[in-house]
Amino acid sequence: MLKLRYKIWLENSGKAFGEGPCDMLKRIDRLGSLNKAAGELKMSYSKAWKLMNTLEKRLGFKLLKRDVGGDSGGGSYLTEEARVMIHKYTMFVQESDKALNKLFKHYFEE
Amino acid sequence: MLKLRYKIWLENSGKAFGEGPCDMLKRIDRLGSLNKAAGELKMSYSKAWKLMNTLEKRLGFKLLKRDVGGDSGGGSYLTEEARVMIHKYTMFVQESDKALNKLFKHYFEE
DNA sequence: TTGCGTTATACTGGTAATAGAATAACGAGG
DNA sequence: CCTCGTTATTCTATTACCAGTATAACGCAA
Repeated sequence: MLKLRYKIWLENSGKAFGEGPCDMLKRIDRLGSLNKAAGELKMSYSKAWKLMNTLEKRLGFKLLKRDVGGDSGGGSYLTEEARVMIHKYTMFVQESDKALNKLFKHYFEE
Repeated sequence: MLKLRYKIWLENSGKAFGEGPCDMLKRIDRLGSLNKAAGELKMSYSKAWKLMNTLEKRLGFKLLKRDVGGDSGGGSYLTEEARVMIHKYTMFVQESDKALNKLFKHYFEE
């Protein structure tokens, strides 16, 4: 059977935010570490690091507060702007999903 | 400034229909030739041919009526089902675009 | 029977994305 | 001053995808 598929993301000179980054940020928030978040997703640290850098550059603001060295080695934590972004994006995608599925049903399943 | 981007397509064991194929079909209809349509898009004939084959397999019905050989060499023409598909998809995407942009505006531009 | 423009199909080479390896730097604490 | 776990950064290999090339088949018309 034919299924609806879609991807929604935000751009500014390239991909600036989407589903994947959103998930990654939530994990960083929970674990307090970019390295550990990458591990959970079986993604290499360098890839995750590059991703975060690119997003911050494109969004124009910092997503992470990063601590290098120290007691625990360091860690990464969400900025307030990151939290706002996650919230907005989540709501937006949730409602978009509803709208698209309704339209899909109308055009292809009736 | 942050922009909304999205892709919408239909799947059945892989991509079955989307923006690109829809455009390709319209060109075939106008030109009466898969070869010429590929040429317009600067796409190799073999790529276009493979694309059409894959789509037909995944959709479960024929998009093209193909004539090999003969006076003009042959040609490709849309099936009735292809026309219906183009119409449905076009309407669907048009309305989806409206819905998504409205939501985007609400969440990111107000 | 030859020529032409199309569809049909296999094969091969290039390349762009990306994944990971390797290494440096950092800073608190023992 | 040494350790430890993190962030920071570069570099290379690979590999999956894709794109074109080449070739065959076809059928009408001259």
